[in-house]
Amino acid sequence: MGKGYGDCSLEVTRACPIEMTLHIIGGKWKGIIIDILSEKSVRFNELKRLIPGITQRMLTLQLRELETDGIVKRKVEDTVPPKVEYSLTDQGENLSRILESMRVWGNKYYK
Amino acid sequence: MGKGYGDCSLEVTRACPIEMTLHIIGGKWKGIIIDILSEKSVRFNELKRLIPGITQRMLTLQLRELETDGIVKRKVEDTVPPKVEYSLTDQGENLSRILESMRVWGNKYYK
DNA sequence: CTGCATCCTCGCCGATACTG
DNA sequence: CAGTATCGGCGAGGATGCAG
Repeated sequence: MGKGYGDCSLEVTRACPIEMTLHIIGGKWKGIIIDILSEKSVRFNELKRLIPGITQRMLTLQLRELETDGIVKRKVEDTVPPKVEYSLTDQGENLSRILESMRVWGNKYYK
Repeated sequence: MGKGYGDCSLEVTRACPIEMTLHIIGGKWKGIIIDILSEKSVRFNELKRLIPGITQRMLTLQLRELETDGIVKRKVEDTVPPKVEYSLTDQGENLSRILESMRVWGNKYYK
């Protein structure tokens, strides 16, 4: 008895944890976002500065998805100007270790 | 002195091993393909049978990409009818361990 | 500073038919 | 059995502008 893909029947993508995990970190900018947040909490604009090339729109969208998936926490200080700090949840921390192993693999892969 | 995303300058996607690894396993069917091949070598049609919903076109394309990226080996027996066996390279085997950790994480995540 | 609303492009992927 | 060829939809993501 293996992992039973035959049992996934119809919706393979939904049914299998691997596909689900891939979907969660699969967004174009999610890898780098999680990786940065694994080091420290970061504010929105600082995050934008740390990720050259990302647009405000995409940063917002990807953060919202990560928040919905329970990977990222959002802490709002209701001041003027507003101040929003993003950080990883516990699940996000665990996920970041997988990304770390991907970095190790990628570095070896690239010789 | 962290991991230095600030040093990625222009093309973040190309420069960072995490993004590269994500790109390699990011195809819609690559996760399940690698996962199946981590158990045993499989022929083309058997693979197609094991992945409900995939088309011949996509199976071919994804296998070609995985082959190009050095994840999958292709062994052709030049007989009639033809017989093609797919298996993982050593790099593919290492990569499959990361997928395994993603399965573990995904299962916990889903409770 | 931190967002949301629109519009538009581009390439991944699906459906289908054909081949050695 | 193991592919290739062609057509087309659809959605992720980019550019830009406005708002609290």
